[in-house]
Amino acid sequence: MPGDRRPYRRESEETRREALIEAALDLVAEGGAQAATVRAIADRAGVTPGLIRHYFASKDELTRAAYRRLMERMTADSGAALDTHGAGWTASERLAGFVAGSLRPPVVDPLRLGLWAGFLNAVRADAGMRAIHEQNYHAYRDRLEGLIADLPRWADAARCRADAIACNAVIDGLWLEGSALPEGFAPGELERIGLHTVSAILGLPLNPPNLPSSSPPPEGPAP
Amino acid sequence: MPGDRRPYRRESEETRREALIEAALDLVAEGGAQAATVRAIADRAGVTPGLIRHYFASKDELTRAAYRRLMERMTADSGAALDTHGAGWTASERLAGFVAGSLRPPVVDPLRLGLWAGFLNAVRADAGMRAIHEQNYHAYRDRLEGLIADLPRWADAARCRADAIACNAVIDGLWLEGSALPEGFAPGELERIGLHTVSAILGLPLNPPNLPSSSPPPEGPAP
DNA sequence: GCCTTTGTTGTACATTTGGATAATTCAATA
DNA sequence: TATTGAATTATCCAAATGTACAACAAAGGC
Repeated sequence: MPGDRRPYRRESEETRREALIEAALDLVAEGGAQAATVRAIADRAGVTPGLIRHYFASKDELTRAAYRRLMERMTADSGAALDTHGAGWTASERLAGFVAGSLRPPVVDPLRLGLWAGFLNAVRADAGMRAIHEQNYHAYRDRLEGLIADLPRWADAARCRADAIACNAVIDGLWLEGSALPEGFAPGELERIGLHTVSAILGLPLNPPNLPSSSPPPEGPAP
Repeated sequence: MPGDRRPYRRESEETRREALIEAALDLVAEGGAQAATVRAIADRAGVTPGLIRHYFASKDELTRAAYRRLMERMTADSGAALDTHGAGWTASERLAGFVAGSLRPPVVDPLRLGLWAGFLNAVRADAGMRAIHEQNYHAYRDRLEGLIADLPRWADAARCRADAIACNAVIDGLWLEGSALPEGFAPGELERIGLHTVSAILGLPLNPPNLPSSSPPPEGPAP
């Protein structure tokens, strides 16, 4: 039956690269690094294997692109609320928003954890992967340190750095916990624990900002 | 050259299983799950591939045995100081010893992290692996919760459980940080941050017990 | 000292799988 | 309509996978 040829469909380079990267990420998340074969990636992306090498010099290059995408997404998702609503927030609210954003979906997600674990060995083995990792990891921590430095309290640079390390560790730990045992925490519990603990580290009360979606403004009665 | 046959060496079942499990763990730690092939494991253990199936019904069973070993070791290593010197310690010292033990080598170790990541997907996919995981994970957290419940403070069971979850998360996070970036922390820094943060969560000062190896008794001047 | 038992070796098997690539087909654009 | 390059198909070749099995070597009972 030679008639079942895949319908020829022409797409932009942007779309194809996007689809391939997304397919690779999905597969690593679900089945680890060994699940992301060129055949599986092409299949998931809705193309044929040959096309991968048309857009990426090798499979390793696709892997690196996928990892870069993952890391960028982690930082971006954590600060998403800040970027959209944080203009008028106080420094304390901005930090709280960043912490809370790091501790709820989509950042906290079992698939993200699998993804992260699936890439871990490749990051250790491949120098290019390591470079991508370092760069994006520091971008996250620097952003956190900047938010801490803006707080209305007296603290020198060394203290800010130490606090950022501790807070980062707490956030990472809660992220790990929440992602590994999603049913182990009530909705919002992770964020509460995170904010409480960060408050304790900094010696400063930290209240989450009111998000438009989570709590409506008080002028209207509940329907 | 037919003379290079491996010298026949007969060992106890205990020794062989041990060697095979250890080899499997080493390989997963270094190169991820896909590096632990039957040939590589046999090679590392100093035997020939055929022997694996003499001691384990399948490769999966060896994998499960290796994962069980890893999990048991994590809890045991964390509480090693307690088990040897903790007899006369106060409840606060025992908790501090457990926290500190979880945040230094050999528990904190890049290879352990790689090991943990290498097993993550298998744990998600295989029901047997999942059972092993649950069992040992709860053993760790229950031990932590027990140490917290013994503290000289008033706290109901719910509070103890919540505190144990938060402390566990902090410990896991610092473990992750310290294992992923071993050069990012000064010696002992991780334990200090952990004790400080756990103290903040519990609202209780926590001092590390004097270990015979870490700080000598005060009767002798420093050489 | 033979003989059964069992740990151990070496190898072969059957299959799957890996990434890569050559040749071909098809749609869009000029 | 001619040209171009994205996309498909089929295949290559090698390497590696878990498993099975027959030959081999040492204990230990008798």
